[in-house]
Amino acid sequence: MPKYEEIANTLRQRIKKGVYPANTLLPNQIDLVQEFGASRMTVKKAITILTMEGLVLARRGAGTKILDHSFWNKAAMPANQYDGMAADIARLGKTLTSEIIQFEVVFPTPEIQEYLMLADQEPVYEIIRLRIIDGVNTTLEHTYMPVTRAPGLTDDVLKHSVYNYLKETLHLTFAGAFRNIQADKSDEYDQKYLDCAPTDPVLEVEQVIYLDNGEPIEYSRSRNRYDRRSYTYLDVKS
Amino acid sequence: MPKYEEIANTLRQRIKKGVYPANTLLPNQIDLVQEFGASRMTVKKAITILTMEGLVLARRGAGTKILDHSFWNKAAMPANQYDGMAADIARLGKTLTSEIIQFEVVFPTPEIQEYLMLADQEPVYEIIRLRIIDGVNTTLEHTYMPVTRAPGLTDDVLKHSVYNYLKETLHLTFAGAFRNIQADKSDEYDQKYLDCAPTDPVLEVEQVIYLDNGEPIEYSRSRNRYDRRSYTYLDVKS
DNA sequence: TAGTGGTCTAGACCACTGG
DNA sequence: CAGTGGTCTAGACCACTAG
Repeated sequence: MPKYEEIANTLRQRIKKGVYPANTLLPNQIDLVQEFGASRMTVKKAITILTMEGLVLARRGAGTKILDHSFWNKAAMPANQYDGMAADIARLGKTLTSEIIQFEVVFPTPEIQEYLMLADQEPVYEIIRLRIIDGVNTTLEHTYMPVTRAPGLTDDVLKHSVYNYLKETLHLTFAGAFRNIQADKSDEYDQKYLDCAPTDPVLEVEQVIYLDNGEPIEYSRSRNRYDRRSYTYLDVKS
Repeated sequence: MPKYEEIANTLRQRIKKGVYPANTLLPNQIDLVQEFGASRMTVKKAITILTMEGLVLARRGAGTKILDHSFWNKAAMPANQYDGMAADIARLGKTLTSEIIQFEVVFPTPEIQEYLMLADQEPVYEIIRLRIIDGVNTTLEHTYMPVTRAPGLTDDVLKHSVYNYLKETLHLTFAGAFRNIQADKSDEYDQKYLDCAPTDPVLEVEQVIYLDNGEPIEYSRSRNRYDRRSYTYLDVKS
């Protein structure tokens, strides 16, 4: 782990434990340089990480202030990092189970082929899963993954965490994702599986997830019960 | 403007103009150092900006690849930077007009007071505007702004761009925003102003916008016609 | 193994904030 | 004005990729 990440981790812990209370200033960068035995550029990089996380605000001439956003406590999905739904749910102290509705191998439509940047006739997994949080049907997830990039998927993997399988077994790492979020009317499938009324809307999240070599590993469309899921994210300038 | 931003701008233009075609490699950092007369750390910072924008992918040992996401072309809102709705709409070549439904000064509720980090009895503007894109009622926007932090708001400002007023006249700059996105059933007001059916859902975006000194400048709740607006964003690791 | 990007340093100058 | 963070350099070492 790079030194700037270690410094960021240490500072983050101190902020969360109240060693540096909210609305006070962080020690200045020169002091941190001495404490951590690092150069100023390295300390600055650590502070940039905390800035992007919304934990501190650094201003030239005025020091680095610890921020407090504790009130922003909606039971919402932090949309900024992809760890898979299993990890997100676990973080909230809830339980996630999955019911496999469909699991097949098909040739992709031209649209899916383009999203996944595939050559012709490259087979993809087509997966439909119902995600159940604390016993409540919450998300209907329609996923396409190229067989060649994610070989060896099984019912067992799908029932637990695909993310963990890709990471731990296939040793793949993620570079990021594109997402599109919109509201929609519920259709028959939503009503059947999400157990919602015909007049209930759904929150649809489309995403393409990329590996660290730039190849797409997944295209998915998730339809969420409107009263069970929302997405939050933090947008920090520069 | 810092040198790394100028370099990033130059490289971005070359990518968009096809000087560096998609799926080829950027010149290596040493060459860029020589071309721009900068140090490698500075060049690296420029490349980091392009990485965060999803334009390139840099990999140790393999070079920096130009990416192609041209297919991701939904007429959606890029949710990653706040320039005000006027600027976003203009970027898409559409026209935005605004109808003021309410414009008052009130004492905030405890909830609003907390979102805006205000002392007791600090007055706030309460603004309701209907945003009309290309002649179609699209967004119903309910905004609260502290009077002391955004003094001098007028009907005229509200009809055009509040963002421009804050930036150009009051010389305020933004640090970022917290957002929460969810679907909801439309209520009477939505149906009246957004001209939608009782069964139509809405996409609700809540946000708190912060100034570069850490003070919140706005809390707002926007309700969008589900068939007219969606939000996209890019999520890049590290 | 050659070439790439990632990290790190020690020091410098500057822009900005706030008393 | 003193003190802060933002930028920049020149060079170094290393981890990684790909032929």
